[in-house]
Amino acid sequence: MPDRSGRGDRRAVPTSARATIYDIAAEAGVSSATVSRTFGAPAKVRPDTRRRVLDVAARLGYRANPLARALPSGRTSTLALVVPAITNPHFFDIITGAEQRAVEAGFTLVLANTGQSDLSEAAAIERLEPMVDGVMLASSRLDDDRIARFADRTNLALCNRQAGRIPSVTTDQVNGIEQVVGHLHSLGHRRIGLLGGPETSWAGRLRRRAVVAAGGRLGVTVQLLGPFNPIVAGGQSAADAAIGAGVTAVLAHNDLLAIGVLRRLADRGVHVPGEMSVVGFDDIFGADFCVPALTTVAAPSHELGRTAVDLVLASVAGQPVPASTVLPAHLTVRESTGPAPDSRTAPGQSRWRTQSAQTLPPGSR
Amino acid sequence: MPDRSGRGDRRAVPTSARATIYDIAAEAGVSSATVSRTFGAPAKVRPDTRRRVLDVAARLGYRANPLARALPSGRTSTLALVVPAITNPHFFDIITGAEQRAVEAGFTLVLANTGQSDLSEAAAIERLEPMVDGVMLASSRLDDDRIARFADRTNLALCNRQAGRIPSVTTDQVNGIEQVVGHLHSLGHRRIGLLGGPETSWAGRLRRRAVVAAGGRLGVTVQLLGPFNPIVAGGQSAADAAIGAGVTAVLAHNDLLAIGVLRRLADRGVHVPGEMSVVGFDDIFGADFCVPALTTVAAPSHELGRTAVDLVLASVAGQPVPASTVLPAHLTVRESTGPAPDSRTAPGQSRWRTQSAQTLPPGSR
DNA sequence: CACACTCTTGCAACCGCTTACATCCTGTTG
DNA sequence: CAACAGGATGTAAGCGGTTGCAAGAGTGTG
Repeated sequence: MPDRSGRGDRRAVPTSARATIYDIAAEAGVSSATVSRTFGAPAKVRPDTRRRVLDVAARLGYRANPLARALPSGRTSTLALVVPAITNPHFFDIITGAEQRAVEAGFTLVLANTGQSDLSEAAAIERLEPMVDGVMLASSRLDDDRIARFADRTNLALCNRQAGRIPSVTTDQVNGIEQVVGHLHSLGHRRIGLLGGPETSWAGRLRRRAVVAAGGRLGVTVQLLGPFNPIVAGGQSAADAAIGAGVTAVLAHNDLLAIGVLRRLADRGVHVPGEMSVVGFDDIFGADFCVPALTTVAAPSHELGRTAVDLVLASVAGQPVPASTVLPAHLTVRESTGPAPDSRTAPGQSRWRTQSAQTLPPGSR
Repeated sequence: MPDRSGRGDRRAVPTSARATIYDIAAEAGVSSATVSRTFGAPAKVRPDTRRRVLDVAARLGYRANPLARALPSGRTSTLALVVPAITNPHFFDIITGAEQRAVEAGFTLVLANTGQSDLSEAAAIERLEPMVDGVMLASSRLDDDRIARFADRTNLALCNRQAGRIPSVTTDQVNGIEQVVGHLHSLGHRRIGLLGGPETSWAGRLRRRAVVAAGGRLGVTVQLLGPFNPIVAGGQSAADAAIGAGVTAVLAHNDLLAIGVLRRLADRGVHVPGEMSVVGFDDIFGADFCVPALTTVAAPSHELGRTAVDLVLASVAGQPVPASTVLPAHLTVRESTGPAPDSRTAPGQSRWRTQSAQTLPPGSR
């Protein structure tokens, strides 16, 4: 094996120096199969043999080659989590939830960030799929067909998204919307705006329908605005659109967008909630200490991550998997929502100090 | 092969249905070696044979099993990037830079988030190292010894960190600090505070020494404060500490912390930069549109990520690797730094509306 | 004491691909 | 036209594990 030794010389592949089950087998005076079983099925090895093997293994610093293990077994003990925006605290919570659960189950989680693009999402899945046992897709921007195609060649679970009969975990968007619209209605709002996120967002589409339906039932006019980039920076134009639309309250696609809206409204001297109420989605880290603190529909992000992993784990184990798990959403009312401007009993009584939009310094953005 | 077909029945491992080089070989009437060569070394295959193989491969939807490929070759074409805080925009930029470069080179990047803990960092490396060709460690919290140990069993590159002769890419912290201290000195500041990050931060230690040295040279007193959690929320106590220390300017461990300080100072009615100047590090996304816009030492984050990948790629290829690459830092002056309070020509001339710290409402934190 | 049965262990055939070496074929060259 | 160089293929031995099957060692039963 001239090649082998040749490779070992280069420090580029230090791996080749590592002990294998054969080294251990020779040292311990057993067969490689026994060594393998000592790790893979300890119950099948007599206790004292096991001890001896483990001792030798420890002495040699043996660590199984996951690749070699994966080849015959077809299982890599690795799961992939694909998210559109790694910096969004909502996804971050999903990530930590997923990671936690994966580690508990003895799996390694690999992360892929796709930056909202369906192309790079598909590419990421394509690239990762052959090397993992399953894939969790969070807020997938892919169409149902494409998802379905991926689903029948790997163990797939959806998070924040439903598609056909593919296992999924979502929050109850419709109910969340109903709570929001009810809340705003009871505060006297009759014209509200929905600041939409990416067109490819399943949750966005669902909410759009739900808000129109809920609005219709309660006699609240709904303006569909957007789409906006669901990040803080997207709040600039979203806020401007809201002001332009003449609504008294807005539902932002997510908290990041809502926070951006809050900032822009402050810059333009529009008081929240005095002149405009703002509602977000997700209840991300920071939603409670931005100014004003954000009223938002809390998503159990951590739980979403955990559950998504549970779903693919079940699928990996060949167990029956529920097609769709829906987690409850609940409205968390903070300071960014208040009575509609015109519903106040008397203007003078207003506790809000109202600035006109003209105070905005020319250079500020 | 009763086992094989048995596995195929369970949808849990749909992989087994995939075409292999043997299927293609049979279809195309060549040997499996030729098929392998068609993909791995096309030049060694006669053009028309190659065509035929490629056609069959396409027809069968062949996709190489990366695991099987990795086993004999010892190369997985995968790189791991380990970062302490995935949500920090600075790391996010490093991530995108690294990802870009990795994809260009035909590698897959897997991400691990370690949440500032050296234990979970070590665990992540341990877990990932056997399945990747190399590892990039960003802002590692590990001690030099541990890093060295990892380095001699895998291709390692450090980002934002130096340790022994291990390949690394960093920004010129010392020079950056000198620019900051010079800038503050010229604005009249004579007492400045350094709001430290994690004790395990290499950059933090380096900066501490640099700021003391630079301060000594220029006659600026330096107060070392901290450590603080280098996230926005950590700015609360950092700001309080700065106020307590009676300094007129602070250098925060990173922009996140600086932004938190800005918020807290605003809450406590301390005007920036009128009463306190604030400098951050990294120049993250958002540093330019927070209020006031943050003066910060810009790190070429994207470039750091790219370079780190370049380093391990060179190491993987067995090429000589420079031990240490230092990228220039430059001070970006925005609105959060200004003349020191006491250096003003006359109080009345001050354009700052100064509020006393006592306006802080009791419950606010 | 033979026989069946269980528990350990070893043998050897994969997993899907890479690659050194052997073989075959074709075109040159003397 | 034989000898030979060189390119295109095939053969087969791994890579480091897993696992079905069989053999051997004990143990309990009739």
